[in-house]
Amino acid sequence: MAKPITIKDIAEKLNVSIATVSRALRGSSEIKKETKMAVLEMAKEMDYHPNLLASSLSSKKSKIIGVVVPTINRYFWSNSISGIENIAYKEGYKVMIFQSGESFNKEVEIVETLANSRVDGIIISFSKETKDFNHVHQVIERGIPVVMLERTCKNMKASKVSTDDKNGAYTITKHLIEQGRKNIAYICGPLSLGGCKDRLKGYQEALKKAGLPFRKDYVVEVEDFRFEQAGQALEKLWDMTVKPDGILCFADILAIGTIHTAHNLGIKIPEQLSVAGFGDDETSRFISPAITTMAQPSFEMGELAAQIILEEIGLSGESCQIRTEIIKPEIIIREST
Amino acid sequence: MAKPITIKDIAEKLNVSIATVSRALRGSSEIKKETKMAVLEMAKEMDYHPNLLASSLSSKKSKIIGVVVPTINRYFWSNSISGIENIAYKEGYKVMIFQSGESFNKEVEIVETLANSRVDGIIISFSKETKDFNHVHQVIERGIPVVMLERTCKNMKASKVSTDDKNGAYTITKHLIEQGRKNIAYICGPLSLGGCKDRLKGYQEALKKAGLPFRKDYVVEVEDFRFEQAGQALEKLWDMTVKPDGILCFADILAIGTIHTAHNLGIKIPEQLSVAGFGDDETSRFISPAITTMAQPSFEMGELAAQIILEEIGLSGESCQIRTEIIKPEIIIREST
DNA sequence: CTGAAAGCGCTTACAG
DNA sequence: CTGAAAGCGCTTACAG
Repeated sequence: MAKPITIKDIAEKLNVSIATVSRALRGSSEIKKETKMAVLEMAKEMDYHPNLLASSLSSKKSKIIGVVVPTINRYFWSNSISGIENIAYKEGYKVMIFQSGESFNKEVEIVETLANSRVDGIIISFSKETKDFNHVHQVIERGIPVVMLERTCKNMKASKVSTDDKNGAYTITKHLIEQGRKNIAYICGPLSLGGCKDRLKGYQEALKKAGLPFRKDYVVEVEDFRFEQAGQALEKLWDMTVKPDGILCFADILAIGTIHTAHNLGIKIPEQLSVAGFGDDETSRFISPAITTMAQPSFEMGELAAQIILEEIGLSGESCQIRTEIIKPEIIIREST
Repeated sequence: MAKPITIKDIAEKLNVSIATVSRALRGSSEIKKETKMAVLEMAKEMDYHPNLLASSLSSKKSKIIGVVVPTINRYFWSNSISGIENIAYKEGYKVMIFQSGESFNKEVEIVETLANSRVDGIIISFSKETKDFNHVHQVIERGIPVVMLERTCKNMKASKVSTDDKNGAYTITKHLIEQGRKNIAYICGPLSLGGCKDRLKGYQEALKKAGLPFRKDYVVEVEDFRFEQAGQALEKLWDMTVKPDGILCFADILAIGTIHTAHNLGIKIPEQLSVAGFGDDETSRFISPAITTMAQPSFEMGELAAQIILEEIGLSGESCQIRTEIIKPEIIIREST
């Protein structure tokens, strides 16, 4: 492997200065057309490849947006990342994706790496373990724009894009009630997650408005968002003296798990039990019964987050207005309710 | 946002040289313990954060592995990425994830960016559009180790980790035959993808061995790996005079789509039609009927790819033996066959 | 064990 | 429009 070609090599061949080469390569306006052509041609001939590290180091711009999500393994996140990329690539930005694996320590490490790699901005969705937000606070202090996506926090000087959880949960709970359900349970993730708590509120509000009692033992928290866990939650609920006749799941993946276990227990859906999800999982449409869900526009949410961070990068710190975008999910009624 | 602290600032405060600070920070052996402690303490006090760009530029190591996959939105890939991360993080490497979106142009662009960002190695899974492999060839020439994962190509001086497609397809087709199926169809992606072609071979071989005829019109190619497309493929098959009684799907996602459409068409599974998948999708276990599949150990495949690239990075070009790892998938028999 | 100095490969005012 | 020069923030032989 030969030593890589640098602008110095090109400059020498062409008998011009490296400044000229640099300007030609970046399409600077202050350069003669012929010189530019000559440089470009020579660069191609010599198989030149710019060193982005050097370029970012001196220009103090990386044209990279860092994204950190709990996992890329779920539709909501992979799809919002596609939305982010869609906007970013159009503007000539690259997107670096990292997953925290729901680990606080890893999240801190990633954010630190991202900041130290001088990315131009960071879009973050917190891990479920994250209670302390000092790491992003610091990054913001260091002048790097941050946008919080979906899993946000309070009192941060950063824009956020998230779902209208309370309203969404209210709407879908109301739907279950309108289907004649009286004993509606709620299977969710850790209530320490803001989203889980907010949806709980909406759920409670809908019950209250309909004059239905709120039963604390109808709220089952699961540790992880996995099929199995929803199944266990259902088994627990099904052991109770008054079995639920409707279940609101925090995420589609939990609804799928619930339905699967319901099958095994011989529970008829939706006759005996209505099951509703929340999310934006394509899969929920293709299993049977197809799942009623509050669809979150994850792609568009990603796009919005990208737009905001691009704006903030453009302003480079000055007067940057913090935006809070609460996105309404949309109810999609299918066979499971 | 204040100007970031550099090693120069620390050096001045401590009245030592920047070389000393640098050595202390990186835990070099040739430094006095007290000096090191003093530097570390001061760094903390001044809230110092290293500039990774500068560090990589001068050390010519980035401690970053670039990964490019067609999409992160499918279980096989997101899970193999988790495997890659699992190994990489242990060795102090970060993983930068990029998706090509099955676009050749984007893939080329990403590979170029990765190389220009001087990542230490690249793990790549080709897009379905990729027929020309010059971009990775170039990267290898530039001295950057590349490992191909799952979607590989021939005649490349790079290690590869992929599935034993032919054998896997043979095994599962044989299983369908043993279930008494005589008219087995194959729904796959573009046959230009090596994997699709190799599984076709295994499928054909199993038919042949059982004395069953191969019908070309039983092979349906779909454009994208999406639920809908499998449904359309099934409809096409179901229009034929001799309807299939078994279907092998190239991917679990296609099997899910097939089963969904079968429901709509009133086809009983597995009585009328056996459906088998191929992949490693958790979901296939949780829909009903649960899907029989050839499970690929995606996580372990990612781990292996990471191990290989780490080795090659360690050898830094010299005498690097090219490895070809063909991983056997495992048949998991469930309700759909 | 520590420092002075060169270098990594670019960018960007400043002159001309 | 072009060049000389300083600088981005580190690392690393080379001396001592």
